[in-house]
Amino acid sequence: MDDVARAAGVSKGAVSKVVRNAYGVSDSMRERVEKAIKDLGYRPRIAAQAMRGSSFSIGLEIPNLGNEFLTQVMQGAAARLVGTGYQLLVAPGIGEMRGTPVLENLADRQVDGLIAISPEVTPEWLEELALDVPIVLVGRHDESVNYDTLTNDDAAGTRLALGHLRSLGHVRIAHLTIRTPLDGPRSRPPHSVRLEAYEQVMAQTGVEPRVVFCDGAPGSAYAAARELLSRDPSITAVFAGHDSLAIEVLSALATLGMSTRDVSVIGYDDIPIASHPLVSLSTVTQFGESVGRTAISLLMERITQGRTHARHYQVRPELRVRSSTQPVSEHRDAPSGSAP
Amino acid sequence: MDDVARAAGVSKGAVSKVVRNAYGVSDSMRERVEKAIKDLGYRPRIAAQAMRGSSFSIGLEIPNLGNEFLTQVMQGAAARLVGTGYQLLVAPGIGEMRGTPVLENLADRQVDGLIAISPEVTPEWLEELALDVPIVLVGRHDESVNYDTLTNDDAAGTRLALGHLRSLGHVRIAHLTIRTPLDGPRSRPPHSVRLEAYEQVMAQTGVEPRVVFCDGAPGSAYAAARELLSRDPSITAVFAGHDSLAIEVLSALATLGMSTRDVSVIGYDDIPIASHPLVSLSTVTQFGESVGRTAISLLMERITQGRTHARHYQVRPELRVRSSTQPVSEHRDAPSGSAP
DNA sequence: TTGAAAGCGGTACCAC
DNA sequence: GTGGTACCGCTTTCAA
Repeated sequence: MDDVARAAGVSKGAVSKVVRNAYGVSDSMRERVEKAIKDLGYRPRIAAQAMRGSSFSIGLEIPNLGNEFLTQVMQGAAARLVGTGYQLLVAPGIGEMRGTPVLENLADRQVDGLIAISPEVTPEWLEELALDVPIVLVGRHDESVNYDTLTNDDAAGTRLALGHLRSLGHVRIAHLTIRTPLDGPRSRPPHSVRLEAYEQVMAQTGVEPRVVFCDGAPGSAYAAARELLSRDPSITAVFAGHDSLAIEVLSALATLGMSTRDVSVIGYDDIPIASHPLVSLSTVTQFGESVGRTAISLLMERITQGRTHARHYQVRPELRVRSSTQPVSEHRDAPSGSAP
Repeated sequence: MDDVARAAGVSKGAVSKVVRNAYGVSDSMRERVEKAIKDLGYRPRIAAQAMRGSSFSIGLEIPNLGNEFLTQVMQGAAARLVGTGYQLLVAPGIGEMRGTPVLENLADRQVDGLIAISPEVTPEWLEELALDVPIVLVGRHDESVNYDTLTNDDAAGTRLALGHLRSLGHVRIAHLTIRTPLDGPRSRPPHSVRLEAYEQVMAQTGVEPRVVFCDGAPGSAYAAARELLSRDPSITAVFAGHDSLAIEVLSALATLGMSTRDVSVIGYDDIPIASHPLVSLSTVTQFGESVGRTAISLLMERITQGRTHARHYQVRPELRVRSSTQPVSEHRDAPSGSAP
């Protein structure tokens, strides 16, 4: 920057102003400085900028790169940031490096805003961190005061999925889900909300709920589904906690020589492959790209407009009916009359 | 840091040494300082560190988040970095913000190393940037001098795929690929190499090559495949430039009321969904996770061991046979005798 | 409007 | 081994 100042015959401060096109620079000076910048190929060091002001970066902590729903969120966030001058910095969590340390790491880099997706970080810790940097938490229904939350109405989505199955005559519907950490009354993980809504619906129909847990690792849903399907043939439909699990249920069906004509499957998220004709997975969409975009917008409200009160934004999910959900087949247990 | 120094009754410099566990600190001092750090919850600012030394970050520029092969590369890179103290910072390209500006952006953030995947950045520009920061370019076969390249043997992979199809009796094999920018003799994009290898194989068999281009956007391969399949029924197999394209070919087949018993399909990359029983896509794997891991290793050689000469690392691809490739069916044109 | 100078939070070299 | 101090490259008063 000194070089530029010397070349343009002005002071460092002036160059700084031109770079940030701040107030109080004459046209003639701006012109000279810009020429010098171009001639010398000068680029400001963001590290140095960050020490005094902004780093013009938004951190996105993502617990699992393999999750295609999260990929959609990333894409939405990246798209929303185009033209704002901010750069999206994605920090993937992996192994022991996930949740807290990753967010801390991003905060140490002086990002101007943080999108957290990790289910494994406590609300208390997040409140603390949110004192330093604007945060929006995606997915979990927290009653936060210092950070924003961005969720979808998981209970409504679940009712959409189950209502659809019931309209096809399904009664004995199993729920395949993952265990979620940190479940509390004021901090509810999405899968916990879905599970509860499932149990409520089943209670209303007077049918015993059938819940199967897996750990979410690749193959774990497959194994759980195989066990469920072979052990409990009265099940006519499976509501999977999200699409990746549902996809593995489809695998299990296929390798058991069955199809969705035998057992219907519905997922959650509407990941891209769900709409492929060979998969054709019915699901509930929560508009991942739009979630990513909204997350950035919420952050920007705090960064540029200085909002400080928490917002809790909720997306309305929608049903996507495809061919993995079919009317309950004739030879199965008939639906037990009309349910209340 | 001043606060820590005061609390521990030592100098700033001492604290700095403890933080980086550098040479020349007595145990008693280290103990006091560490206690003070813990008590005050001190965390060093990476921006400040970056100004004098290292930012302990590796930048990964990725042109397309939707590409699952690249997702695997990301995962491998993230996994390799666990425990090294370096953080992976992924900068996704999108819209006009891709290639050059994204890499520049990362470089401005003083990353210690850069993984570039973008096909759209010129070798000359990369050579220039590589003077400032260690770079490994993934995918493209550049004859670089300042940066490393990490590729797979695309010609061999193509021969694997085509050899497999020919062994099943296929002769009229089409190639669906994407147009690649910046094709030059000393900077060959993977798809250009695959295309050339395809043409060579076809020339050897004396069959007219049938190449179809699409732009790689979602749905473009589907449209191209539909057109190809309906216009040219003599085609018995399609070699797709990568798995995402192949998946769309499968879509096209399905919506045309056909299956892989009619037309075989083979892809490249072995993305996760390829092994799903409902998809079961034959393909060529280039071990994406391992590519990511190796990219980091190459970078680390430069960062910690100071290597300066370029390395050009090549992965040996392998065939993955699944059910999307079938023997050419009876009622189709019979294979024209034994090929040389 | 412009320039000079004081930091920001670290690192590294230097005497002690 | 330890503490003092001069930077790093930028932003931001504050005078001129």
